[in-house]
Amino acid sequence: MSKSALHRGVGVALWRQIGDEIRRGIGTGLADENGRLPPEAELAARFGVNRHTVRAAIAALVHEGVLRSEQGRGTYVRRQKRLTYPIGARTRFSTGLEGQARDRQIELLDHAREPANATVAAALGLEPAEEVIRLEMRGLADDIPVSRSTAWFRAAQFPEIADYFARTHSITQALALSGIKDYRRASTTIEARHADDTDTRDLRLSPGAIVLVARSLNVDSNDKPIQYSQTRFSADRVELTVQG
Amino acid sequence: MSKSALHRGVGVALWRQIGDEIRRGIGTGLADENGRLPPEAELAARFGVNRHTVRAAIAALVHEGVLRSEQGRGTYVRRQKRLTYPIGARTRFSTGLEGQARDRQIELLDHAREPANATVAAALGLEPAEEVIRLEMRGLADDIPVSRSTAWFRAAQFPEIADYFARTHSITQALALSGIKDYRRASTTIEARHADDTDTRDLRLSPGAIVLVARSLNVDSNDKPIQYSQTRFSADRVELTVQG
DNA sequence: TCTAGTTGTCTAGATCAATAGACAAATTTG
DNA sequence: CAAATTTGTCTATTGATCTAGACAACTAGA
Repeated sequence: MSKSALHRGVGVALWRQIGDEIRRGIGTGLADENGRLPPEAELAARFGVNRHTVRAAIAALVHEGVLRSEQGRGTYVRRQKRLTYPIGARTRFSTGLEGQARDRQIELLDHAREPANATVAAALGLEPAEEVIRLEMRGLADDIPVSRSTAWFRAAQFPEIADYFARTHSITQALALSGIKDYRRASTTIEARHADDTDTRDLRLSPGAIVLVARSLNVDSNDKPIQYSQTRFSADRVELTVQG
Repeated sequence: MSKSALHRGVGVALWRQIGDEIRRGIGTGLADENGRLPPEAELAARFGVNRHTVRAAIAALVHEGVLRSEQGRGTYVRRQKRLTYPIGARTRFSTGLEGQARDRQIELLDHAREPANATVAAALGLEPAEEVIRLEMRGLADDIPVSRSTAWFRAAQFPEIADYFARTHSITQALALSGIKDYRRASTTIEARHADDTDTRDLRLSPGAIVLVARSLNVDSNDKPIQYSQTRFSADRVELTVQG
């Protein structure tokens, strides 16, 4: 059925070629109507390799979040549809994804207090090199990384923001603990580019994958900037919708 | 300078990634004005790998015919320009490439006497399953494979064609020994496709390379078909020109 | 001729890739 | 419950890939 054969000895591992073939085959009849793949033994026979080699390919796709294996049952395509991430003045990460994933969470990877660079200072309306708090976060849906974001806050105004976020795992609640009752998204710009090394690591992407980059500014009820952030999404797993 | 970094642990060997990078870098300033590449040690430092890994990449490109290494001097880009192969009523492989390569030759890889398939029988105007002589040949220019061709002749008319060709390494002379004083190319069709496994082996191509396929019919001075052949060229090394 | 620079060859060890086989663990079906 | 199916884990072996270091062979230039 598949025209392309595997190439040995050309510097591309068989498990990688098989993984690419499976990823391509999803949507073109490789999986059945329930999203179930043929058993490993059958795939191994079809590709003419050992079952362990197929398992290596599947393991890579499971790690990427494309497949899900269940012992005794089979291997399934994980999510046919992308997450739809709404972008609007009053949307929050926590509320926007309701119903699209069973389990959602934001991890705090790192945080620091440091002088603002030119871009951040301009966005937040700070003096040059005024101190900011920087948070490095990662969003997961059903344990698959979907976003990787960096957020900056004016240090003088939000000295405890990192602690608050670590405690609540929510920007909205961390801001509330800092005395911000309400805020809105003033602007968002969106671009797309190839994943760099940081992206492939943090979002578990393959080299060559595409990421969406959203830069947004949140302001308080007096339109004063309080948060500037840059978020990278896996374009395979997420689509953005801008709300009027 | 180079934006793309190497990716480890993704199922693509480093030597392969480096080889692709070098092939791409040719023409964009990687080689100097004499076509000389930076020394292996410098490339190794630039890519952040061991010198042996760079050597593996270069060895693959030398085998492909893209590069040429000279001990003590350096590594050079082999041929910036493609061979131009003329296609016309009276052109011969031996005469067409004059001056474009120092050394030209045609190897006889295999030959057989067998019943003609439908395509060959139709082209040569034979009875169904009439016997033909099939020759498998490879053309080299400066020791780089540039073409791989299969030719069919009516066995009853040219029983000794394989011997004659093996002796003379020339279709024109083999036909002359068979009593054909003159012949011309009646028609040629050209198509392009991706290299299959046979092509990558015989023409020393990378998987994914492109081949040009030319099918042509030679007829004698009475317009009677005498030879049908199919030739595959490496699209990286050859271009075809059709002469009015 | 001597020296510096460059490619070629060899040895050795560490890790990755692929094969092979056996059996455990979980699920579904009869 | 029993059997069949399927994924998970383990051991072992072979070859490919990558690193490291040393030195030979060849070329070009001082």
